[in-house]
Amino acid sequence: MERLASQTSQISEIGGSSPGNGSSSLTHEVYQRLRQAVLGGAVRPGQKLKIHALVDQLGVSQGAVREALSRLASEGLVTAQPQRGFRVRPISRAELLDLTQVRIGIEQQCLARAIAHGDAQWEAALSVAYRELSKTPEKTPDMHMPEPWSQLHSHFHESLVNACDSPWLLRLRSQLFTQAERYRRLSVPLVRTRRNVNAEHRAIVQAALARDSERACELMAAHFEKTTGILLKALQFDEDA
Amino acid sequence: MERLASQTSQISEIGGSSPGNGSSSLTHEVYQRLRQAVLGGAVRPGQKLKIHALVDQLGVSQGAVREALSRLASEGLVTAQPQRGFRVRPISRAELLDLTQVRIGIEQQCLARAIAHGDAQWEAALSVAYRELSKTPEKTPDMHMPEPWSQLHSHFHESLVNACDSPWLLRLRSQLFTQAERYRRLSVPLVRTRRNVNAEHRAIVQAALARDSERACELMAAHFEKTTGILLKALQFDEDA
DNA sequence: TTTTCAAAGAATATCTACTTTTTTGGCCGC
DNA sequence: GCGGCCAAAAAAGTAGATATTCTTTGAAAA
Repeated sequence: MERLASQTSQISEIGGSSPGNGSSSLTHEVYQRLRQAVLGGAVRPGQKLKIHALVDQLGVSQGAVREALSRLASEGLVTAQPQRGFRVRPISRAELLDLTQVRIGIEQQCLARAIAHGDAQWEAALSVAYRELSKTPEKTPDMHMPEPWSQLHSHFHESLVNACDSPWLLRLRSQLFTQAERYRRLSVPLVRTRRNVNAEHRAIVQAALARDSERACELMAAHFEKTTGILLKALQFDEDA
Repeated sequence: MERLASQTSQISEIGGSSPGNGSSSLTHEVYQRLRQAVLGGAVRPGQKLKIHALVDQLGVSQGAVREALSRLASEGLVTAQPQRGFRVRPISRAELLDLTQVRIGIEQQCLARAIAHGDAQWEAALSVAYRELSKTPEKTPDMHMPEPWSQLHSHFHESLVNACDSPWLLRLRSQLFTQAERYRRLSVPLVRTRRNVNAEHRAIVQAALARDSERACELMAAHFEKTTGILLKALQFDEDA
């Protein structure tokens, strides 16, 4: 019955790949690893995350795992029930709709302020980010979202609003973007539509560089709404997913 | 020289006040305790939070403290530097201004949606929350904000927007409200103006109950801006505070 | 005499292993 | 067939060991 029950198969050991590889603390390494697992769909929404199992898989001790999970919990990627452990945050049709709506509002504010305040350096960085993204394949042959594309996509949208002069708006934006990423990546293997995402991105960039705030905001809203529409069709919110 | 250096004096032991007092986990208890300390200004912004010291003061072990601090970190009340511990998040004039601006935007959206969707139960709860708050003294004789008032104030503003049908908007609102609470409580002992906060609250409630969304939003924005103006005067952002 | 560099020691954060308490699932008796 | 009791498992909590960072102290050179 429980073909997918084993959570052991998905997360590889952390090992001593390179001791001083930039990320200073081990806890942070674990945090990022688990974060990727949740975002990439390696663990299913609603699935229980057993601490001892994770300790074995990652080869680290409880403290590290527990702390990483705590951080993910207040980030909203996992839920914590006192005395009953952690589980991956469930997803739902209603949340996706809500999320999209709120995101559009926040991202539009960020974009408008970025366009108003952006300097030449912002323009340059944005152009680079777009070019890098457009050169990278969006899907692997096995219909999964490759990690590099995900990174570049995230970086692109960040570059777009980076010149926004409100740290708090950017922070909220980042939170919501992360949440949405889960839905995107969960649905990638299921989507078959022929959509030219690069063209949509390019149009937004052009409007932004032309300082046409209104048009850029409209295009971005449309971009998000189109994505959400596709996701709603792809993800069948009935039984477990 | 370092009159305020000792962080030991502010946070009392956690003790066995009442074993089954509702809060299930010990970590959660520590979390709330530290949260109150940060919000209430018992520890100064920028101050270092030494884990071992907290262990001694609270009478719990490292794991609990560490986990609580991690949660506070991703909540944005403390900052975490890898290998260099935690410190209370600094405050600044710029952040207060930014925070207020973003807050107003979010709270207005929440309020508008709450007014649009609120039912009789919402109205009743709001009225009760207002009445409770207005009956409670805002300041103690020693010019500090009493914990009960802070709780009721938080609950009042929550009741105001509780009927909002967007969980994510409410979540963002809650985050920002918490951040603002720090500034409010830090400045309370310094403020001497004679301000009728209850009257402002009452006006907002009346507009909300009359379903006058526009007016309610305006009043709330004015309410926040007035508070921020007072805080800016009270908090001198030069040396440490 | 003053300043700068360095090394040793203290303090502090991080990590691991162990113990206790709570939950959950199964089994026996009613 | 239902309810309470017992055992296994998992999470929370505790204590101790290790590694990193900061500070102080000492010496040498300017």
